[in-house]
Formats: sequence, structure tokens, C-alpha cells
Amino acid sequence: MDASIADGRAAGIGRLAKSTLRERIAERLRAAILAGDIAPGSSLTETALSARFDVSRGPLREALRQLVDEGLLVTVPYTGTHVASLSVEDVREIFSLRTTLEIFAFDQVWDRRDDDFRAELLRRNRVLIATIDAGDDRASISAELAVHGLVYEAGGHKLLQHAWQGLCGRLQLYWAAHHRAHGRRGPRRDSHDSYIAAALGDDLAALRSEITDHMRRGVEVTERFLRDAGLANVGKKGDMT
Amino acid sequence: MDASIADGRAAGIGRLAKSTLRERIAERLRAAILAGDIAPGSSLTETALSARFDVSRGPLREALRQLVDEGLLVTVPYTGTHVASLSVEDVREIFSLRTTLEIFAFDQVWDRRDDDFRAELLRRNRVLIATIDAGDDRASISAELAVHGLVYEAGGHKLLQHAWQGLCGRLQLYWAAHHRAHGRRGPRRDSHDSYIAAALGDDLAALRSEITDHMRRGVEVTERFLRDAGLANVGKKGDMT
DNA sequence: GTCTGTCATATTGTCGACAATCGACAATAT
DNA sequence: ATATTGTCGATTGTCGACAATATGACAGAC
Repeated sequence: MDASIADGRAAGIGRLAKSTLRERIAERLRAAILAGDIAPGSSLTETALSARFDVSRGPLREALRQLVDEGLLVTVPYTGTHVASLSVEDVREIFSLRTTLEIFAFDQVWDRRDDDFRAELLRRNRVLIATIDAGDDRASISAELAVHGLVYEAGGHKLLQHAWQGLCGRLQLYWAAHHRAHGRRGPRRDSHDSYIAAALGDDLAALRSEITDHMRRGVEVTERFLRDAGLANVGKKGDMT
Repeated sequence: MDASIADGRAAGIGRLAKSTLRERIAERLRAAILAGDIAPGSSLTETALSARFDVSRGPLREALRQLVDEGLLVTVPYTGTHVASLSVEDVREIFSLRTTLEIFAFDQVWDRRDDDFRAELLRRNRVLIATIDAGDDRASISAELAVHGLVYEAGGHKLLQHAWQGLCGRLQLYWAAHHRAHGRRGPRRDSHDSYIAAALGDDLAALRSEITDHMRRGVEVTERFLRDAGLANVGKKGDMT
């Protein structure tokens, strides 16, 4: 059996993603929500969305349901669906659970860290710093999540990764609201140095307390912001671009 | 403003669940899957299910999608949806994540344990023992999950509770497969005594190691079972009752 | 003046039918 | 005989229309 095109060795020949309409709709909608194009609390009408995307209401509804399960939307039967708006308590929950999961993720991967892991972590950190220096808030948020996401991916723990995806979405949702209401937000340039150092080091206990501190700092910023801004974002109307 | 019925102080006055067809379908299907009425790996055809439930394919598809998100079903576009069948690695993931989450849950609730908590925990444990003595495997599984579930409920941590729900479903799915293939399974009568004692005690570190041991015992039974049985459950056909 | 009952309208929930795609079998060429 | 290709039935994906429900405004009674 000689080499043929079916072997997939040729560049660019691989499984191409079979896209259903539902997936593409969910993708676009999620991107729009996480980018802050739709304000938390604003209501989404199915007919309007189906007209905008030029699709039927069937796959649109399935996409909405999926985003509901991801925690990005809330829906009350026969009434409507709204973009979820997080309370300060919700944010506290996100960070507390994230602390636990991230420590667990490092526990899983600690003895399996290899050169590839270290190199990739440093690479993502460089990307993060670059986006921060460029002043690109949106990209720096994604870059920060990519840095933290590596440890979840490296462990090969599918369930853990799934949980991280859920937290990821909610975090972006909050940051989008923060950015929208508070102007520029970007993570500070050096806020991750100690985190990276601990992640590459050999002291697991030190890393654990570093993660805990890292999250505490995050939730402190959050609480200060939310207390100042009140809950003004609830019920505010928004529109997609 | 004096007290009126609108205040909701009266017993039994609260938001009553408005049921959509989708929710009821998801409920029934989930129950059927978790009870083991549909074997893991068996395929579900939408038309057959819609005919059986006497509903259209619209709400049925939404229910299926919801169960996919819960990890009970897997679906490949244009091909079909199957009841998820867990590999030994999946079960290991479930127990490892559950260990972490349950310890976290106790961390959250530890200083807030009151008499109600203790009484409820003992009550659920008595129910568990009663169902075990009665030889009712299905009920004893639910009772065991209820015992462990209390700490997740008591913390008031919505995100944590959501994660527990997800684990709960997958656990029941595995146990249903176990029960189906292995005959009676029930938890041993005294396997929870030390757990309950530690949960009611004052030594958090002891509880942590107790939880770890408890889960390790669970995963050991699992691995032994799955190694003996092979992966014979994959692809096996089943039918609803 | 406040409350209650009614109605109009907009939005969601549900249904049945059509189109796109997949998996398997048969036909065919080498 | 084997590998490739064309075809067919079955199943899923998508659509447009209809029914059920919630929300708000308005008229009428106490």
C-alpha cells in the first residue's frame, strides 16, 4: 500500500469540521456576548435573531439553549431570554471554584511537566505581555485565559477541562461587563510574573498559595468595582452591532 | 404595608414550575437513562422517541441537546445520538474531580454546620441504610447521592452545586451500567459510617483523607469491574421499556 | 382612587413537511 | 477476488406556519 491522498499525509488534508447551523449560530452569539456587543441583562428575541442571522427559529433556539447551559443566557418559559448578569456573589463563586480547580489541575500535571509544557507556558505568557503592551484589552483577556488554560489542557482531564470551559465563559462575560462599564481594564503587566515563576518552579505548596493570592486579588478588584457601580447593569437594554 | 398573601410568607406559596414539553421530555429521558432502561451505547432515533412520547421532533431535539450537555448522550451530526458509555478513564476522572469538589464543599460549609445540617445528614444516612437493608439497589444509589449531596446544597454555592449535578448524572449513568452488567451492586452497609463520623466531627484534615479514601475505594471497585467486564458494553443495543 | 376584569399584541412553544447528509449494499472495472 | 464507485434507504438538519402564553393598557366597579 503506497502513499495516497487518503492517507492524509499531504498538508491541509484532514478532518474538516462538519458545521451544523446550530454550532455556527452558537459560536457567533457566544462571541458577540463575550465581546460585550450585547449588554448583560438585555433581552434577545428569537424572531429578531433569526432574521438577523437569516436562519429559522429551530436551530436558533437550540443554540440559545446551549448558551443557557453554558451560563451565558437565562431564559424563563414563554417570556424571553436575557443575557446573564452576574451578581457580586456570582463572581465570588467563580473565583472560589476556579481557585480549587486550578490547584487541582496543577496537582494533576505537576509531575508530568516537560519541556514542551514550560516552553508553551512561556510562549503564552509572552503573548499576554505583548497584548497588554499593545493596549488591546480584548486580546489581553483572551491571552490571560490562554495562559491559565494551559494547565487545564495539559492534564488531559476531559471533565476538568469541561469545567474550565464553563468558568472561562462566565469569566469573560464578567470582564466584558466590567470593560463596558468601567472603560479599560487590562490585567497589569507584572501581575503574572510570580504566577509563572511558581508554575515553573518545584514548590507545589508555594504555587498553591500563589494561585489563592492571584484569585483573591482578582475578586478584590471585582468587589470594589461592583460595589461602586451598584447593580446598574441589570435590566439595561443593549443591541447587537 | 401590612402582611398579605403576596409577601409569600404563607406556606406553599411560591413560584410554581411552569412546565414546557422540553423539560418533561428531558426529565423522562434522563430518568430512563439513569435507571438503566436504555443501555449505554444504544442509539436513539428521534422519530422513534417522538412517536413514543407523542410529541414533535422540535422539543425532543432540544431535550436531547440538553442531555448531551449533561454528558449523558453523545451525538455526531447527521449520524445519530447514543447513550454515553464511560471508559475506565472517564470513571477515574469522575472520582478524582469529585474528590476535589467534595473537599472544597466541606471547606465552604465547615464553619457553618449547624444542628439542622447535622440532623439532615443523619436523617439521609438513615434513609440510605434503610434502602440498603431493603435490598433496593436503585433507591440505595439515590440515597447515597442524597447523603453526599447535602454538603453541596448546604454551602449555597450555585456553581459548585451545578458541577455536582453534572457529576451526579455521570455517576448514576455508570452505576446503572454496573448494575445492568454485574447484577446487584449496592453500597455496603457500613461503608459510610466513617464518612458520616468525619463529616460531623471537628477534624477537617481527617475528613479530607476520609473523602480521598472513600473515593479511592469507589474507583477501585470500578476498575476491577471494568477490567473484568472488558468494554463489552460499548455498542451493545438496548431498547426502552 | 384603587382594584379588578378584559382584551389586544407580541413572543415563545409546538408541529408537520422538506432538504441535506450519512451508512450500507450492490454494481462494475481491474 | 478485490477495490472502487454509484445508488438507495434511513436519519438528521432546517424551515415556515399555527397554537399557547405572558405582558401591558384600558375600561368599569367598589
